[in-house]
Amino acid sequence: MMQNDAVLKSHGIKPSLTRMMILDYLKAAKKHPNVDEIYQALQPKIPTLSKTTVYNTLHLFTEKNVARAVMLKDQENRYDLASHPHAHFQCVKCNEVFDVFRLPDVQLDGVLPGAQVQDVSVLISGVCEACQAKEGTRHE
Amino acid sequence: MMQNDAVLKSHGIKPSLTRMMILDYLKAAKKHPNVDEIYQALQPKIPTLSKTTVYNTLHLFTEKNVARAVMLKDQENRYDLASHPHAHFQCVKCNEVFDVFRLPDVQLDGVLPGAQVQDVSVLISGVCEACQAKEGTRHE
DNA sequence: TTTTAAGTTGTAATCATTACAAAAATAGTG
DNA sequence: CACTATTTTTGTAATGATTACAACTTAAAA
Ligand SMILES: [Mn+2]
Ligand SMILES: [Mn+2]
Ligand SMILES: [Zn+2]
Ligand SMILES: [Zn+2]
Repeated sequence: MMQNDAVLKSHGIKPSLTRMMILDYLKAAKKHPNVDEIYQALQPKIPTLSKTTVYNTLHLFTEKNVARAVMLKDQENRYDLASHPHAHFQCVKCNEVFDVFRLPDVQLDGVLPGAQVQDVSVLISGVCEACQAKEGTRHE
Repeated sequence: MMQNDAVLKSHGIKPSLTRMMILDYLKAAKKHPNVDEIYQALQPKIPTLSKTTVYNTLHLFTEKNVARAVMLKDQENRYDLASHPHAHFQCVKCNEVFDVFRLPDVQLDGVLPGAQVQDVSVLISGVCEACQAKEGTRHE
């Protein structure tokens, strides 16, 4: 796998230590961390870390297509590596977010004549398997 | 077309004057107003209107499936009638939001085994026709 | 070194949303 | 009608994520 500094350089980002560690965290995180989670996780390792830097870095990553903001019903932004585009499923009961790698087939032909499509984001909501099980037992 | 009070009653909402006027505004608005736009528009007609009431009403509408929150890259919620489900296109240049009524065909079969899908929201981003024209002339 | 730019930090401000309790309006009961 | 309970609306204060901004630090350039 490509090293973090190479990833950043290939996107035109100077690979500072802080930026590489944030990229590292995004790679390792299974979930979709918000700014505060990233800050809390890295602050012990980078004692001088500022939350503003986390914001700055994520804005930079998003602009340079290293990461992307995942928009959910939460009021805070969550982040995701931009490497493999995919959809998201959010459970309305437990609020957990699942990646949907088997991308739904979105047919865009003629959907908006004249528009130049850059990106399609799909958010599916419903009840996850675990929460259905809980609901099921409760009423039997 | 169904009257506002009938619409609200059919969704289990008591049709107060304020609620009907907010529903009215949502019906008339071509765009996707945020809370403040709704408040500013109705405050002259309802001098005692409180922004909290707008929030309360939109929450109620959303819960009872009269309206739905449209999640965009903006940091504020925008609202939409829930009557005809559709996708949205937001221009990255001018930020304008367009309805996409010719729904993209989203194939969900086997996308998340076990999950019970309730809703799919699709947000397309790109450059609208008007902004492409502007860009084109600028560089010729 | 000296100078310039890039990266990082801390604090204050902004702004949408929520919490909450009081006030007003409405509905129900006798 | 009078009385009470419930619903609806209001105003203000708190919350919390994000941004603005200027200072500080580090790295690069000259
Ligand atoms: Mn994801
Ligand atoms: Mn719409
Ligand atoms: Zn769940
Ligand atoms: Zn545009």
